[in-house]
Amino acid sequence: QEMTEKGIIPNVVIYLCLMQGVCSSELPQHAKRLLDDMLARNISPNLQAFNVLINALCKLGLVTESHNFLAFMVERGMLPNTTTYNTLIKGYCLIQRLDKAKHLFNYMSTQGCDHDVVSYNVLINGYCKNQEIDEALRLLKEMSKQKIDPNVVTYTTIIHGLCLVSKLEDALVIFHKMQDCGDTANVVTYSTLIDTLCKHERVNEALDLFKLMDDRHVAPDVFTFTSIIDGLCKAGEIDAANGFFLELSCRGLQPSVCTYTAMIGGFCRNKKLDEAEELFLKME
RNA sequence: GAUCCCCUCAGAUGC
Repeated sequence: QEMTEKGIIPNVVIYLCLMQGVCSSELPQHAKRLLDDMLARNISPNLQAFNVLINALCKLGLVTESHNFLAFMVERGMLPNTTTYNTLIKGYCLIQRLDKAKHLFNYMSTQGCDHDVVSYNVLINGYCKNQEIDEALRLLKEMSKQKIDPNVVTYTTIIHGLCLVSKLEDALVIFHKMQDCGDTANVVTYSTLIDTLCKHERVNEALDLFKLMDDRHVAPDVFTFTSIIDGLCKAGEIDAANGFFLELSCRGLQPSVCTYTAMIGGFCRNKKLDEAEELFLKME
């Protein structure tokens, strides 16, 4: 504001900085105003900066606005790329508009933007989150037909989707198949399965997988630890959970708010209020 | 100085 009062017209870099700022601070109203402002001044970002904007708006839930912005820029001669569409498809999935997501997925290829593995991953995840695992599996088959190789993200997404509909055995089958193919499971794959096993009162199997990670030299991260800690707490194994809580720091990891919340909740449910408070005070 | 990161995809707690 001070800039414009002094007659200095902000350029696209200024707008992008502000836009990133308001978006990461979750200020959708400000983002909207900035966007209108920018368009009114006829300032055009390049494609990559444009994609950053599209993504930032989507993450705020302003998906329709983001899509309108795309249409507006296309009218002015801008050519979006596959990333642009992938980002918007993800946005529609986030606001639970799978119909729109699918439509855009079909539309992009008519505009010269070929689907890539991310396009499929995003859409597959949309269906998985919506517990439409059959459609997700159909897309997995389709992508292979299109000669787009699924990657570890694809498989992990499918595994998570199967877990969400409690098809844990099917998920484990895919997990074991992955080992056979070149795509080795990574920390996210393991954490997904560990978390689901814990939630299905199969903590011992979760711990087996945790050990397997070590054997395979896949380093657990804060997510892995939080799932294990939460699982052990809910199984009433507070001491074991606390052991993992301490081990996490030994491995050079920082507990997150989720980790603390899981552990503190465990202490509380087991009437160990002193320990809960002590940990709470350590959070700062 | 180089590499990595630097536009898009997967996992954890509670509400």
